[in-house]
Amino acid sequence: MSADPPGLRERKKARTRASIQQHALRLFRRQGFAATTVEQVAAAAEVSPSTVFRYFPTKEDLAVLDEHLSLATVIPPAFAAQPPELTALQALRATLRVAFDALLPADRAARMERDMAILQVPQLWAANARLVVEGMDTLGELVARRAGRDPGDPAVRTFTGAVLGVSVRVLLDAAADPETDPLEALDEALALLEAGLPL
Amino acid sequence: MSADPPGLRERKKARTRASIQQHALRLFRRQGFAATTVEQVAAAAEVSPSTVFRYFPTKEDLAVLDEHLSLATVIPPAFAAQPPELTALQALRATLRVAFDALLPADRAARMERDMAILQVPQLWAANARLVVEGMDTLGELVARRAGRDPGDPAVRTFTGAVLGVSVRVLLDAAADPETDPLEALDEALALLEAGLPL
Amino acid sequence: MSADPPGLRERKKARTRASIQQHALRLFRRQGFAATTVEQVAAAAEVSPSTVFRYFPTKEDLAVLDEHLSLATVIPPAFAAQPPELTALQALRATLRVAFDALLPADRAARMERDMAILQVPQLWAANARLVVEGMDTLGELVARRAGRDPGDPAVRTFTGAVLGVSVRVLLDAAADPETDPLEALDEALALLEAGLPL
Amino acid sequence: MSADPPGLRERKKARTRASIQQHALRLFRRQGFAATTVEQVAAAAEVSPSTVFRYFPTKEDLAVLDEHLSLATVIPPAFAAQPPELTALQALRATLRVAFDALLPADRAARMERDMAILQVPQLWAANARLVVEGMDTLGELVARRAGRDPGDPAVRTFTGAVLGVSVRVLLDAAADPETDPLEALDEALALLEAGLPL
DNA sequence: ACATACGGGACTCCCCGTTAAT
DNA sequence: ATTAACGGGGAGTCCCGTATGT
Repeated sequence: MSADPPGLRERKKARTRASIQQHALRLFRRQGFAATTVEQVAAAAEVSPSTVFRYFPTKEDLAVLDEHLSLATVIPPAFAAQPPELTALQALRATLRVAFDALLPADRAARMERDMAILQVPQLWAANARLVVEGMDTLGELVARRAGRDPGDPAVRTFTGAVLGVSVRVLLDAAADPETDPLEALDEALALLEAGLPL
Repeated sequence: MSADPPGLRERKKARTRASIQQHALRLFRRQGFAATTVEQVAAAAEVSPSTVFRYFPTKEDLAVLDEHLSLATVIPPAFAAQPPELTALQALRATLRVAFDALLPADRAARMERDMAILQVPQLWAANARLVVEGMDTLGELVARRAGRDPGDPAVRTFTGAVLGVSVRVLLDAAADPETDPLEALDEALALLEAGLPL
Repeated sequence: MSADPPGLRERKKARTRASIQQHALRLFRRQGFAATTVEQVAAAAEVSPSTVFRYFPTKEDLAVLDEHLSLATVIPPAFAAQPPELTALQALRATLRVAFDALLPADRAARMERDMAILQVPQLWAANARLVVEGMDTLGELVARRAGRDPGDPAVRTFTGAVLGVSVRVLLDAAADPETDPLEALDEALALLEAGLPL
Repeated sequence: MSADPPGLRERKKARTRASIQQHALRLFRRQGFAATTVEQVAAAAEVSPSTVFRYFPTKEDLAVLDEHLSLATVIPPAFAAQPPELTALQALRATLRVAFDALLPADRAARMERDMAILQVPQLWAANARLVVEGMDTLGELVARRAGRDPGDPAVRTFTGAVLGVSVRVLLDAAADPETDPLEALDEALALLEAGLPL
């Protein structure tokens, strides 16, 4: 746990890795996943194809957001800290506000950019399926603990499914219309969920 | 172009096609998409690889549920026929009951089997992304018309996103636990949505 | 054994194969074996690298002269047909004259060209080691039978070793000096062997 | 630059170098050249791969017998010292006896072991091609000077070619049959050469 | 002196489009 | 008209050899 001086070399590796992934996602979004070759990604990142494979075992892994964890470390405590009189959806909305405010604006933009790239290319969903499921499970556990329910309770599982579905829908819509603030739109959508989708 | 007697030859082609797809989905679920070769699918279906490609232009197309349309032709009129005093979610629940009851039990099982195969292999989601989006859009239009809203209205889009997310979640859970009746679980989940996800 | 019309396709394959090999040997001789990439060979032969590997499993196999057999089918009967009063070396010299006269001049030049390419690149010797050993063994058996000796007899093995060593030496020298007639030089060298290498 | 006390450090380096090469040749003979990785050689010699490359610039160099020179320094004077009434082959046979007797038995066995390893793996011939050619040229010059001929004289070149071919053949045979004394077999073979390969 | 990152080439496997032969 | 052979090309693995730390 002595991460103090990450070592000059480690930093270079991290930068190389991030660079490769950025170029990859940019190309994937522009040309599509299948139409992009690893060679192109390598050329764009100014490394050799070997190096790409050294950092990402398969082409699909170029689209896996392993550092997504940063959010995963912020959300649980923030959610648990919400006052108990809030409903689960209210607590979640408050948590999201806190979590995103905690991110530096630069990070926030970069993350959004990256997530959008993946959301818009169906081929890349599969690569992150595990992460999404884990995220849902984590959320499910938080909600279950808060409500004194079992994580397998249909109400809990419906909750997480609905939240995920709504999030995807809203973020995709926001990506299509650059004037929308994704965060705000998501908050509004969760409010609608709370109201029982009145239509 | 008369659809009445589909012709002996047409039927055989349809059967071959269905057989290939069934074997493909079975293998995909068992071994994964990437780990399954077209040659294996051909061998399992007892045809030549060339034939597989004659029925399905690409390997991915083996996972595309084009006939899913059958449901698409049943749902819209059934939904439109629901009494106006029902909420959108109530109408949807009623519609689903009607639509599935209209299917022959054999068809119902086969379809469920097939859909599950795809749902459980993330790699195959992408292949059906277009279908899902179209399905959501269709549902959105139906709901919008019923409620006198615009299809782009946030409430409508949140509705379809939530319904899809909940459906996926419930069906995956049902697949893991064979004792669950997927239809009943879905109905229950939609009821929870209607109640505003009380937790 | 119905090789009459070898089929249009077979011929094309044979031509492709020969073309690839010719280009490969040319490049090997010009740039060396290691310095030549399969990609270059493919480009020179105007096919894709995949195709090169389809015809030749490994890069080394590009240098294996499998059709060398043609000579192998001519020499044994010709050698056996030599009058018994000749010594083994005399019989061999006569056989070589007959065998090479039987080749079309064009074939002869092409073969010589090809063999020289290999002889001049040490890296390629290994690829043909098996062929050479088999050739020596065949010659040894012919000589042994003719002389009523065992193929394992030291005299027989010394004979084949000397003939091979002398052949390589002479052909390499002939390659360096284009004015020399390789056949004639070889004949002269074998005569010297017969004379006990008088020096 | 005094060769007297080679220095403790020098000796250790020499031992490391020899150890690496021995392990390499052993592995090459057992598994083949291509199938043996530098990593395996390093592991066998209990050093790191980096160290292997510090002693031997390329993998092929592991098979180059640079110290073979020791023989090269012994043979020329011994050959020149043979009485002039001997034929070249007689002089050579006498020289070989002297040269090998001059080697310590331990060295002799080690050298034989090493040479055999190379002789039995065609892939390694190429690595030593230069040495062999140089050896032949040296022998050719010695013979030419002795006989008052030109080194390019066909008789001289045939001589060296035959001697090399016979040597290779005999040593390979001897390697296959451990009961044979390679030296004796070689002497016998050279005698047969002198007799004009009577068969 | 060892470890590590990197470039790059050989090689295999497979998808899939084209072409030809039955 | 179906099937099979052929071909292109990209993914991915392995390893050599170099260059850079440490």
